[in-house]
This record gives sequence, structure tokens and C-alpha cells, in this order.
Amino acid sequence: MKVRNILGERFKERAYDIESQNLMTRGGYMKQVGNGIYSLFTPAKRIQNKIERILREEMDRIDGQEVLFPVVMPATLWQSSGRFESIGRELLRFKDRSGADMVLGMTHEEAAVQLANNVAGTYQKYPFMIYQIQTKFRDEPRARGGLIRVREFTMKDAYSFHTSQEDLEAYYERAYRAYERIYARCGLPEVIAVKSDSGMMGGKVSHEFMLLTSIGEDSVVFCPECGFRANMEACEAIIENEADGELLPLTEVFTGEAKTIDEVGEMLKMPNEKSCKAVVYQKNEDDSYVLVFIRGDLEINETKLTNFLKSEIHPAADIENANLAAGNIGPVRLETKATVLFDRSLVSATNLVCGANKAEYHLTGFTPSRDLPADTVYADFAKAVEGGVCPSCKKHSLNIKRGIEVGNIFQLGKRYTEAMGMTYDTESGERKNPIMGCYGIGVGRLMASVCEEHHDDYGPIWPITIAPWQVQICALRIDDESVKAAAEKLYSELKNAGVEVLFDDRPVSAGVMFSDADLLGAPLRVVISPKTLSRGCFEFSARDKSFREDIEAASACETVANKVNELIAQVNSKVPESI
RNA sequence: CGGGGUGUGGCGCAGUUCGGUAGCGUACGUGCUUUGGGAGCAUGGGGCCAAGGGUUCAAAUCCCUUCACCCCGACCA
Repeated sequence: MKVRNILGERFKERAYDIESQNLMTRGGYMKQVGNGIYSLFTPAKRIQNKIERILREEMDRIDGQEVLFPVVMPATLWQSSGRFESIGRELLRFKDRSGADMVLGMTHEEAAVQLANNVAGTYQKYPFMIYQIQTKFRDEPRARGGLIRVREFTMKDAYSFHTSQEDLEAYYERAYRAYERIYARCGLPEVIAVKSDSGMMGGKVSHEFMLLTSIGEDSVVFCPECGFRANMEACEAIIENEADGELLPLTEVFTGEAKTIDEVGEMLKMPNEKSCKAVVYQKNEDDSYVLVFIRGDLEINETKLTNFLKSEIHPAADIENANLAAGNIGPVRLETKATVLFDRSLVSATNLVCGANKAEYHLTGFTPSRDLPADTVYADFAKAVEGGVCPSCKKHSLNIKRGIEVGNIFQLGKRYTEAMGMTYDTESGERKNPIMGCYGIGVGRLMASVCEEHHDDYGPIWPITIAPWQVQICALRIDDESVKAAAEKLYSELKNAGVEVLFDDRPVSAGVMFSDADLLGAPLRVVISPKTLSRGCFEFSARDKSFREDIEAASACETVANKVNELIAQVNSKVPESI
């Protein structure tokens, strides 16, 4: 391929804050069609093709069968699992010409069960895994970050079916390893797996694969001491309270206008962790109020709260409706219709400040174990904190970092097979529901993540295993006959040798040519110019600047081809063995 | 869904206050010069001013409606 023929405009001006979006836009990789909807130009499509090839190879290696589900599905299919009703507006619903409800596929559990149902009626077919690489549409409330978060995207999604939990767990391990191989082969060995919240997918055990980066939208909690890792949403919070010598009596104190934790703490000379605050939410389904008490210095993990309530929630709009005194809500002598919950952080706390449920007054000396009914239930609603206690090794060692989720795996269980009535006959003639796992990777997001991790100020530095082209020939002064002849010769030699080569034979200045080459990100580059020819050689260099050397023109093709293989081997050396 | 903003050649913008028939930069075509990190001169082509309606002799500009996109928040496998 020649640079002169590539469609897509490359330009100089910075356009966005997120570097992958900036560079991929500047490099002519994609063009926005609508909010969160992009067309890809050939450099991006070539990268995606290579990622997809790796995905196929790794899915096949763990005995996957590639299939294809439809993009548009009748609502009845989604009603059969109950998700047509339970999923919010990110599921795009519309009607066909006959007025039937239809949906655009945002995930394909239902389709997978529908496909496998009745053709896997005997235990002898199990286990099996089916996967596809296909377009998903999720009507995200807000797309952003270029290809990091879009509404339409290509995804590899896989679904495995098993006859026992043990078998699912064994396969889950294989899928986990396959994922590690995939990221390593794409040049991202730094991706880590963390425990995650299963959210709307249902199921118990799940992991997200995260690339740690400051532009990530997720928070990852990890422990450098023991290696524990979890998504913030799923991380258990262990809160310790320091024991006080003696318990003080509950005492009402006048606090006037002081309402916030900080103001009251200031006034009473108490640190935030010696207080008990109330946070008010409303359930989405009926707007009923939910009141959560938690130690004053902590924050609510809304995912945990949602899971506990089994209902979506939102911060309360106006709490006066709930007959609550804003700023003075307390757990003692509280009269409310709201659901009242207590965080575990209060269990062993003593001598706290809390609201008195009375304007301008707070209570001091609040000790939950003494002042609340003995049957009070405390649950874990708190966000893990930096420096907090590790749920695994119990040291004060937790770190929190940002990450991009580049894939996930779930042990789904029987949720879909039960709901949709999928069964098989066991050896003894019993009828049972298969147990499922599912495994997803967003292809475009993975590509953008690689760019995010591997770039410099001038453009992406694609790992050779997914680079749109392995080597680019820059022919400076193509009007010079000897340059032209040498460059064209090398171009055809490399093509014949099976090297993926991009040839820039435009009569443009060196600046334009190098800038474009930087943006296109081929990991290797050969410069041919009157200058190099006068030395009787070509200049051979790496996009990541790891080397730059003169090579003999006569053996250039071989030198380049060898280097390509060397780079591929370098990436593959970080790929773990499969299981 | 709240709050804010913007829609004018491919891209980035000015013009809108105060109506008079559209301009700049860049990109693109052509010619000459130039050539190791986004060159110069000359010349040329390209726009129903987001869409629909209204006011007016006259609308990019004023009024109404709609749509799209961007940013912040809510939200989110």
C-alpha cells in the first residue's frame, strides 16, 4: 500500500485531551458519524483485523466455535430472560414495520441460549463454547474519549455451557489465561485482572481486565503486599475503629446553623471519623426513600447499595418530602418511612456525633452498639479508601488507581438457561439446566487502549503484532531517479517476502513525510534519500527510537524481514502458556 | 435526563449586536521554485450560512419550531 492512496486526513492540531483520541483523530484513523458512532479508515480497520485474528486464534485454542448472532433481535427473545423490562435505556428498542418490538443487540446471552437450545439436549455435547466477533450497540447516556467509550462498537463475546460448577470453574481458568495471552499478544502485557461487580449480568464470580491509566473511568483497588485486586465497585471495605476508654452518655448539644460534617466537627472539635452521617437516596422504581448511616469520613459505594436493595437508586432530590431534617438526621429517635440501613463502619464505633432529628441540635456520645436495637443489621456499603485495610491480607496497604476496562469474564450460572428453559439430559436421565460463563472484549477499546499505552508526542507506536503495517518506506526526494529506483525495488522485495509494507513515494518535504509516518505508527521505518544513497545504504530505524542504523541496500529486504520476526518474537516472549 | 455551548467551503474560524446578497486561515487543483521534521510565490475551484416556518423590498444576521453535535453532571458490563 502507498501512503498517497490512503484515505483519511492527517493533521497537526491537537483536538482532544485524551491522547489516544487525539492521535487517532489526527492520524486519520477514524471519522465521527454521530455521537459515539464512528467509521474507521483503513489503518484502524487493519489494526482491528489483526486484533480480531488474535482473538479468533485464542478462542479457538480454548475450543471455541465461532458463530454469528443477529444484530437486530425480536423483543420476545429478550422478554424470555426478563431483560427486555429490567434493562434501562441503554438497550435500544424500536418497532419493525408490523409494529413488533425489536432491540439492537448490546450483548448476546439470550441469543446464545436460543442458538444452543434444543441442539445441546444431551450431556454428551458438553462442555462447549460459542463466540462471535460482531457489532454491539449500547445507547450510552454519554459517549466520550474517542473509541474508549462509544455507542456502537465491535466486540468479541463468548458463551460457555457446562454441566457442573466445577467444569465451569475449570473452563473459567482457561478463559482467564486466554485473556492474558490476548493482551500480551496485542502488546499490552501490563493488563491486570481484578475482581468485579457482576452488575446486570447476574452471576457470582467475575473479573475485569484493566489497563491502569490516569484517563481510566474505573477505580481499581489493589494491595501491593499480597497482590489482592478488585474493582472499587466490588471491593469489600474493612473499617476499623479505635477503642475509646470510656463510653460517654448520649447528650443533646446545640449546634445552630452547623449542618455539614465539617461544620459540626469544627464546632465540637471532633474529627470526621468520630461522627455518623446520613446519606439519602431514592429508589428508581417508586421514588421511595433510603437512608444510609455511615461513619462521617467515609463515602457510600452506590454499587453495593444497589446490589443490597436489588433496585437502582439515585441521590434524593428533596428530602423535606421524606420528613427528614436536612443536616440534623440521626439514627436515634428517628421517625421515618424510609428504608434505614447501617454501614458496618458503625459496628464498633463509639462516642460519635450524629444528628438529633431536630433543627439546630446534634447528639454526642452516640455508641451504636449501645444506643441502637440489638437486632440492628449492619452491612458493607462503604467505598474502600486509599491506605485502607486489605480484605485479603488485613494490612493497611490498599492503593487506588484509575483503569480502563478492556475485557471481562463472568461465571453466569443458570440465570439464562433457567429463565429460557434450556435443558439437557444427564447420564442418569435427569433433566437439568446448563451452567453458563460469558467472556467479552471490546475490539475498538482495546485498540485505543494500546494507543493510550504506546505513543509519544508524535503519534501511536503500534506493537508489531497489531500494527497496521510492519514497516514504512520513506522515499525522500522521489524526483531523484536513484532514490525512486531503490525505493521501488525494496518495496516490491518486501511485498514478495510477505512483509506488510507501506510505501511513501509522495514528493513532499521530509517534515510532512516523517510526521505522517509517526502518526501511522509502523514500528519499523526505512528512509531512502540522496543522502543515504551517497553513503551507499538505507537508514533503518524503529518508531520507538530503540535503534537507528545504516543498512546495506543489497540485503535490506532480508534485514528488515529478520527484524520483523525479531520484534514479533519479542512480543510473544511475554505471552504465558495456554492451559 | 438536568445545566451550559456551538451549528457558515473538507477542517478550524470571522461576520450575527445595528438586515443590503459571504470572508479569512488551512486543505485541495495547476505552474515554477524548494526538499532530512508539517516550505515559498503565482493562480484556480469549492458554501441553499443545520433544517423548516415567519417578519421584510431585502435575512447567515430578527422571531418561532425542530434537529444535530460538543462540554459539565447524572448514568454506565
